[in-house]
Amino acid sequence: MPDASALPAQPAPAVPPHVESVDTQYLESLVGYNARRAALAIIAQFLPRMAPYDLRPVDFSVLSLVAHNPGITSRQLCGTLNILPPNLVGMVGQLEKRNLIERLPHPRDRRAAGLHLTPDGETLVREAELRVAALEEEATARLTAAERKTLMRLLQKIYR
Amino acid sequence: MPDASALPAQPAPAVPPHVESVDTQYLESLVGYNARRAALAIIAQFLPRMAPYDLRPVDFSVLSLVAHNPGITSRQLCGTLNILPPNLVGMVGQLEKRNLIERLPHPRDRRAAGLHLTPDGETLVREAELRVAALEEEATARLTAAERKTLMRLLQKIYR
DNA sequence: TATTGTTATACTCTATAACTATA
DNA sequence: TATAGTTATAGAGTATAACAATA
Repeated sequence: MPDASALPAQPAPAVPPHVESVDTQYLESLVGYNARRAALAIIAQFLPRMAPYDLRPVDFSVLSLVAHNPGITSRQLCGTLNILPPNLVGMVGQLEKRNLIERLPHPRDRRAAGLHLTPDGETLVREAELRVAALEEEATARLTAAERKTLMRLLQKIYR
Repeated sequence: MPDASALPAQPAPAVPPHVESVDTQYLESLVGYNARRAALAIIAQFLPRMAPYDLRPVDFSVLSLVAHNPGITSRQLCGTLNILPPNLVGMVGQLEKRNLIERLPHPRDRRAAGLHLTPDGETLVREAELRVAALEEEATARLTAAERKTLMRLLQKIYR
């Protein structure tokens, strides 16, 4: 009986192989990879659409939270959006300079300030949220309404 | 008949309101917000788990693509992972220094180099992919297998 | 003339340490 | 003693311009 292990191994190719089309099957089997790619795809659509308002995703989130939570503090914004306090200071400062939000004294804690939209801020948030609704529609155009709802439910099962 | 418009408006509260618990309903109705939060949650679990291997998410993606596509070029990696060429140079250089990948001449294009795993790289990718499988399991623990599959299908409908 | 890979560099994002005023 | 907000600063991530070698 011939000893297979004594046979010469398949000779290494003299020429190293090259890749015709990249196989991404493995990465695309990972939830983390897919979530990140989808998030970046939506942000890429967000940026040009919201550029006329000079709002980055984080600015929009902050303004929107202030709109729906009048009197929210910087600390609460940080906790909700997972932003570190030193990194929020500049954002709030800029939004205040642009006359979109104002700081009022906190009724219970003199260390804190409650954030509120100005009339200009109200107007801008209203327009921005309309644009975002259109963007969401476009970004999820290949999903049915039911799929869109399912998608958000499943994503929230991961991070909430 | 009394003229309602002549009545004094509801007086503005003397004390500005404060927020007991933050209302995030609106943001959580946006696919972009949910996808980003889920992606960041998974990355936060990735970092400590892969720290022993000194691999960031992007390093893992690069190594994994080289593993499954022997001979892939830097240009192909950039296109697949949406990385700009100048930002890939350092990563590939580091992985080569760590003796995880090597560059072989490309059989068809003398400008390019084909990337291949070294034996050390093969070993590390095998272990890293096992860890990532465990991480995926943990991160999606509240999803059924069917939900996990659905989630990835829906995410791919957004970015592919 | 276009593309691969590279260098240099600027800009943005994220993180840590330390301080003040108030709780 | 702990917390809200702030300053300064370091590090990581992302972007553009320009170049050499090859297609």
